Amino acid sequence: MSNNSNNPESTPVTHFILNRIRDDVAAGKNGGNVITRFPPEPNGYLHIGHAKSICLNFSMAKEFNGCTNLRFDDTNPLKEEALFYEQIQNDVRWLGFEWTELRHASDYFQQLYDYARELISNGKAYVDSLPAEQIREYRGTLTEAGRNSPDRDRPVEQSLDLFERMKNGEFADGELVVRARIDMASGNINMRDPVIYRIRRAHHQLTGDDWCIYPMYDFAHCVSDAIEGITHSLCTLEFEDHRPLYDWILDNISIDCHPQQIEFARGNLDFTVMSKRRLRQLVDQGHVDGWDDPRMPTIAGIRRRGYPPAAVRQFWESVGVSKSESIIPMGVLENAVRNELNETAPRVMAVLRPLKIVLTNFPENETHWVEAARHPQNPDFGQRKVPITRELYIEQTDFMLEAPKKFFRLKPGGEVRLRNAFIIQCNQVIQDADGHITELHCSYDPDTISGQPGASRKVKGTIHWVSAEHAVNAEVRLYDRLFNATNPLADKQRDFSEFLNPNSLETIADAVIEPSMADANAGDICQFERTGYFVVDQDSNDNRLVFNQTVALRDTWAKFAG
RNA sequence: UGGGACGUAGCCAAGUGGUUAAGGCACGGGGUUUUGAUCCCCGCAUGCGUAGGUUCGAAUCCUACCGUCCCAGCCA
Repeated sequence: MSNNSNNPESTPVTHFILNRIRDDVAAGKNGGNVITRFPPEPNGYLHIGHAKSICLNFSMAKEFNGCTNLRFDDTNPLKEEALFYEQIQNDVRWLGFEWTELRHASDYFQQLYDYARELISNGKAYVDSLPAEQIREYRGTLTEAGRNSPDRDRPVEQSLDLFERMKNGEFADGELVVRARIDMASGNINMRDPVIYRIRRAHHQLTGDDWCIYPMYDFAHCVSDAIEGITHSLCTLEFEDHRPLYDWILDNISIDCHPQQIEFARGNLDFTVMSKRRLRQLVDQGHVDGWDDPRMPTIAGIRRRGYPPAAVRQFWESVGVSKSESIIPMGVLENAVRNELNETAPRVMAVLRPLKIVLTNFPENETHWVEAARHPQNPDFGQRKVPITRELYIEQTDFMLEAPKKFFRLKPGGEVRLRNAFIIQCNQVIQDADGHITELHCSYDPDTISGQPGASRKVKGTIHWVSAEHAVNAEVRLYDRLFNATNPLADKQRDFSEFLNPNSLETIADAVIEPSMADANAGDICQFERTGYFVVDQDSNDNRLVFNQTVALRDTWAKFAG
């Protein structure tokens, strides 16, 4: 739960960005409006880290009745692909947000070009013919000032002419660039005459071959923000050094809007990696089954894993927003998922690793149907009927030949309650020649069935079960963390892929589930009682049900049992 | 003496000079329970990176130091 959603007395969630925006609104800045944007580059799948930014941007605007644009930062056609435009929109919508306007930096190519001309006209930018390597050398180092390019004082008219000819395709890729004329001695390297336009003969996904020059991020981003009237431009910490440049550009062109850039820390999770580059590597090297592999921290992956969008929102809300770098335990996310699913997932009985039991005093060829609540705390979920017969399956882990004292499940001579049904006692253990337990002979107490006088009789344990005759076969995929190291990137000597967890996926081919789930559809989520939350995977078809484990139930017994 | 940031409990995080330093997760203890789940109670920093200083009073202000992160793409 979020800090204040249940308890109105507790302190409301707040953070420096909320405070800042609240102050701005109170002061009447920007006419009291709040307009934010989420600006992904269409060069990969969104991951849960992006979700933080999405939640932040949309929630800040919502808080003040403002609006949020989705803007594709598509200024580098070499790295971008058409399919990502669609995928990213799906992911944002899935998270539960709808943008006010869909924009693209490429919508503004003409305006961007015009503003660059303005900069040049005012002596604030120039066309440089230094090759890339030379520009790097002239830039200096972290501790030494850079040197002015020989072209820095090129006459304005000449730069203007060259820029136009760049646009017209008269020069080869890389032959010329446009640079802002700022300060080659600045301690901030971003201010050492940054390149703002380069020549690139690349087919753009949206503008096709209209342009052979493309603006750089530092130029395109702030101008795009200003064009859209963004009031608060929220971005991550690594752009802090770029803020002086962001402000410089807007101060030096004739645009009447100057958004405020505010930086916040990314949110990292332990036991995973969170960068498009590295996630792409996992996909390309076949370590996972694709961008939407349920082990991936991508939005597509966690969706397929069964994480509800509300849980992701709640997670980021509970984590908060600050400027200190952090690594959040995966358990916090999982807790948010359990929290949400506990409220929304109907309960069902499924046995992952079946052990057959025979109720010796139960009539043969007879089926009793027991009423079972779909949710123990919420009657609105209704009831379902579950068949019970003489032969059942229970979980192998729910029986022990030699059980420790605190083992509340089945053991020889012991009693246990069958969930939603009656109490049984284990009378005989059948083993094969190798000593493997093949089945259990038990007797049931008819007096303890719901509605009977002995129904309230207490036994220590309750276990789940599935009627052998009615069992629906299912494949179940269990997941563990993708990496063995809390931070797979910590060891700079080794590639992060060396820390992959070889056991991150375990497939159980022959689990059994109660018949009420026989017609489940991909995306359906339920709780396998006493086990965890599971979602029907898209690999399911009419002949085969496949479940992905979303997250296991909290298991305090496992801590004792090891 | 490159520049920019950040250090509050095991992990996040509020707090911006004034009683006993919010809250969540984790952890420990108890209660309810036909899920060892959920739910409910209780506990959990004489302490805010360190050392000085200002002040009647400091996590909050000042100074110095220590530690961590980011920046030298014609990437975003």
